[in-house]
Amino acid sequence: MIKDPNSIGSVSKLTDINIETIRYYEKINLIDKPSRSEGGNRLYLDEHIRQLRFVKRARQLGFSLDEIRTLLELSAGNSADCSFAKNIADKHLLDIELKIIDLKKLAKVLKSLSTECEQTTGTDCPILASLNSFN
Amino acid sequence: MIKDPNSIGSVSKLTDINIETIRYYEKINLIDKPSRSEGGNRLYLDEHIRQLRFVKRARQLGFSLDEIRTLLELSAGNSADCSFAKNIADKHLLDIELKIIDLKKLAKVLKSLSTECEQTTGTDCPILASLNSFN
DNA sequence: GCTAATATCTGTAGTTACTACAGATGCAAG
DNA sequence: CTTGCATCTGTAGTAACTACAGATATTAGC
Repeated sequence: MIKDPNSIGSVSKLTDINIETIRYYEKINLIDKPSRSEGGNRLYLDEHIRQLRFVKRARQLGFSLDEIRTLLELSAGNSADCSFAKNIADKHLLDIELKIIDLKKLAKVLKSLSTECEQTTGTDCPILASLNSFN
Repeated sequence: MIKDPNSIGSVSKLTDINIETIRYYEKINLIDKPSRSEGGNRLYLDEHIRQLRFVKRARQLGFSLDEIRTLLELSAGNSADCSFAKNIADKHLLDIELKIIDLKKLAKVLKSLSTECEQTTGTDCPILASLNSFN
């Protein structure tokens, strides 16, 4: 059961990324194309694994694949200046902060509707009523 | 320039929902099918407009189209009991609250990386370094 | 009534980030 | 050398739309 450490299966385990997802990342040119065995199976090197881990961590931070593509390019270059990366991160941070504000508003409305619901004994559901009203 | 008040265009303006979106909602059986003119153009009644406004408001509250389908059915029925609607709303609320927690964590990490970036004079970008690290 | 302009029609493809097959090979262990 | 797991390619599905293209319908103005 000792497996080639460079097969897609072992890379999948090492990076905890789905095999299909790894192939997908290759297809959209997010990561470098690996070489192939005689039979056509993919053979991965350490650099591929680094790239995949990079992608995974960036995804966990909520970056889009397009943003990650740029970040990966930056990480391959040797520029010490990180203003590009910072720009991407700051824009992403702003998005997230806006989304938080938005979700908090939603939560507030939903919570109050839910509470109203509990206190209602009448014939109208406050939730449905609210959805039918023009606020 | 006086338009038929029931054409899809005027309904689109009344509800502030895209024409394509209205047709899409019909296609997935979210709203009732309107009748047609002799030539085949859609003709909407007040009930359709109510449904569309209902959908819009529910979308603004973040409900999925599947959830909205159920809520719409509930709103069409005459049940005074709103426990079904409350259930859907509560589940949705929980989702939102979890998402907020998640996003706050992300924002925290991103903010600290961005700050690190500003204070860095060295050769390594803290953002790229972090994306390349395990943990 | 006729024409030109605008509105609407259907159907398909694109978006994001994957996941889930099917059917055909590759490869490794015994 | 066979058996069985691993991998291959290619396509379709997910959510909630949006954006066409090319064909008709309708309306406004004359």
